[in-house]
Amino acid sequence: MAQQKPVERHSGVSLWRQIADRIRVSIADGEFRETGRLPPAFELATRFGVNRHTVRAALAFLAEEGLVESIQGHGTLIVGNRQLTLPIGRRTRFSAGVGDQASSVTTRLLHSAELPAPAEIAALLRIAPERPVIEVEEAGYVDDRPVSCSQHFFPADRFPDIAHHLIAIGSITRAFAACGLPDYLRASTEVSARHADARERELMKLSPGAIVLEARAVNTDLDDQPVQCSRTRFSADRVSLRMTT
Amino acid sequence: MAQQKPVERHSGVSLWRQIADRIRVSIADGEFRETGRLPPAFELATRFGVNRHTVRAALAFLAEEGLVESIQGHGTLIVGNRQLTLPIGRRTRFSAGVGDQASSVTTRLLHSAELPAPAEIAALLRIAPERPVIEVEEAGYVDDRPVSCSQHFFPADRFPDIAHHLIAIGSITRAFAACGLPDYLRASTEVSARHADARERELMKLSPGAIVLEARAVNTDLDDQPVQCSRTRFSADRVSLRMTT
DNA sequence: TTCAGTTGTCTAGATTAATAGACAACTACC
DNA sequence: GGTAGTTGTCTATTAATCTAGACAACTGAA
Repeated sequence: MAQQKPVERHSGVSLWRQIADRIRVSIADGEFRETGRLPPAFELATRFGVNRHTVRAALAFLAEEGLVESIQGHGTLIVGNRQLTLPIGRRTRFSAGVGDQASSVTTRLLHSAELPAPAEIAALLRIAPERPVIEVEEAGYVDDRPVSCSQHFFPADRFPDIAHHLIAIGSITRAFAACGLPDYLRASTEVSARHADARERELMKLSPGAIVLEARAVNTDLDDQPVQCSRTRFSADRVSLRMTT
Repeated sequence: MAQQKPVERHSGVSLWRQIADRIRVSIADGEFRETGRLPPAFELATRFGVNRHTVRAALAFLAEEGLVESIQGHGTLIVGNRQLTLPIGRRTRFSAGVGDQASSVTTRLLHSAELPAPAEIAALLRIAPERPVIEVEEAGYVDDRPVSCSQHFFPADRFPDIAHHLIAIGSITRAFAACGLPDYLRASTEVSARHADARERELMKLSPGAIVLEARAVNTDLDDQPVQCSRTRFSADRVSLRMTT
């Protein structure tokens, strides 16, 4: 942080919003780790070159997000944080990847359905268009904070029961195992970034204007046959991706 | 686009700004490819549920960016676009990766210097802290549109003259070759996303609030010895990254 | 030429965001 | 108990954003 970057006026983004965003990344960078709390509001106001009330609006917004908590007479405490790094390589697995960065890693199945494959999905899975695919939507949580939401497609001809296994077991890796596929590999991952849409914001409890990292991946079996393609959106505030080639 | 997603009020982001952002992604998605121009302003206004003047502010902003051009009495034409996909794998090269997606791919060297390695850089390059490194900053252009800016670090002990070669030749791959390194591999790439800072916006002509994809990479020689680490920021509107593992 | 369709400009008013200052309320520490 | 340091609340004012309506200016086609 510090006063070297003043806020931008007339940019279409309100000052309190810019300030909230910058404080959020400062917290993620560990800038206030020593004290565990933010500098007083009037000091932040002079740093950013705005009025104390404007800073207060930013802090109220961050408090709404659950990132900080203001206590009258005392200060503003940092209560939530954590930036995760998720490794992506040949053997990418969501829960294993987070590893020791967190104490609990869970996924929640939101929805599943069987439908004829859209052209794009069929091409990625290398099946004929309109052949049935199983679509599964799930959300990922780390220490009970939502960090991702994803959409998976499996060829229904090969894994007709994978949705039932997923519901029962909860893990894609183990659902594959239950379908007779003990191992699989990540063939490709395409990453882009954009603003979160309304549904993503709802699922991951993001604020308007938040950024998501979108990873489109294809997994194959050991014979290089596609077994799954998926589209996972990560909250960019909470996750970065590390590719190992 | 379409009216199913109304704009959000009191989100800290002005309505014209939200509308500009959404029209920008609609254009990138090819939504108006048939006509080559946007619907009339009053129609956009009803779609988004705002006043025509608000839409006009959004269009003026996009025109400032060079993405559209309004012609009185005629309509609003889409004049600039293109979303590139840059492959990232063992043999990632900037100019080769863009390949046939564009007719011209160039880089411009902005700055170079020799300095003692900061701790983080030294660790990535596996050299002793404070040993000299060559820092090079450059910008990447595709069809004369800026799409990236990057910072590269090379161990000065091994490649003392790489900056001179880079100035003379312009290509990192060929500068390495001139330093006696005919081939090198991408060891790791870490990708994150955030809002562009002031300098990135200036270099890539981005609007305030634009998103950048940041890729931190390490390249090694064939003996797995690091030869370069770099930090490249791509305009997320213009580039997506495709990892092949 | 006419006219429907579109963008450009102007004025006015309502709503929201930001500034300014004063003071109350609370905490921690002496 | 007192006090320095901090957040909470209130009022008032100014600036920016959004809405509303009217009409001018221009384009392309009938």
